[in-house]
Amino acid sequence: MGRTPCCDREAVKRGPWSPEEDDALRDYINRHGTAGNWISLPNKAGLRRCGKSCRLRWLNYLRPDIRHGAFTDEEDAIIISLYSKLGSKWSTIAAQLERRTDNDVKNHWNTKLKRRLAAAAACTPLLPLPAPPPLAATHTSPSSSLLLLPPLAVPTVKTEAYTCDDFLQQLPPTATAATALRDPFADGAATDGGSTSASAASSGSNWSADTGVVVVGGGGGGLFPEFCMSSDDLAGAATAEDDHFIGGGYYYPLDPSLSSSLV
DNA sequence: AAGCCAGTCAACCGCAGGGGT
DNA sequence: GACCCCTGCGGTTGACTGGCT
Repeated sequence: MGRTPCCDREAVKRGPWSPEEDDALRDYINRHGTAGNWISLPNKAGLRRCGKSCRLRWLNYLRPDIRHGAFTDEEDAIIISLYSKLGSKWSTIAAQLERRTDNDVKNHWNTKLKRRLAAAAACTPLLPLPAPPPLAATHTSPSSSLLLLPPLAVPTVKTEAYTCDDFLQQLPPTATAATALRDPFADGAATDGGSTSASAASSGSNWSADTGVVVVGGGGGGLFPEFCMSSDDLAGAATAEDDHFIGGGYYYPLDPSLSSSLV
């Protein structure tokens, strides 16, 4: 059995599109549309391309109503939140973002956001976190209702929320990513947390379960324990201000006596 | 200056599912 | 109901690029 190929692989060109091909495809679709048939479109447009390739090129790149370039913090937060709910439903997630393609969202997740989660996963809280109470919205950012993590029963310090990158940028000079991101369980050896975790493991700083703090926030409904920080790092970070307020952030001092000293 | 490596992103592949016959 | 065609989707690959050694 098996399916017949959608096009003759010998006869069609593959690989990157030339500007001429882009122009030919754009011109044809602008004049005729796709006529609901991508398979026959390449012939009509004079392109030696597979119909699927034409469709992909148009949908992911040439279409005028799509946006390329860096994702905003808010888009990141939405992606993380929706991924935690839906999994890899990229088309559904992309539909919630203005003018983004599923391919863009998928690439962004695989190249950036997934790494952040991997780094976070190597930073599991030392204290088991209690089940969160019902979601409590505490500010009016449009996407915040998806993202807010509710206060927990353990001693916490509520701060402004940061994205991972913003958070790291806000850290005091002595608190580099290497010292801020520690894996409490790793015994000095890096778990699979990407370069950040690896550098943390090699930095040799004395991350202590007694003084450490786990920071949770930025979306994902508990999915996303973002950082483990020393209390000194946290004290500096927690007082910083940030325009990119994307959701609630809660610090979980592993030593409850620290909570008062951190505010 | 050259080589290596990691990150990024465009593009391809194959499968699933819907619609038409 | 079975089959075929086509589109849409998600996973994966590979070319390219910039930074680092």
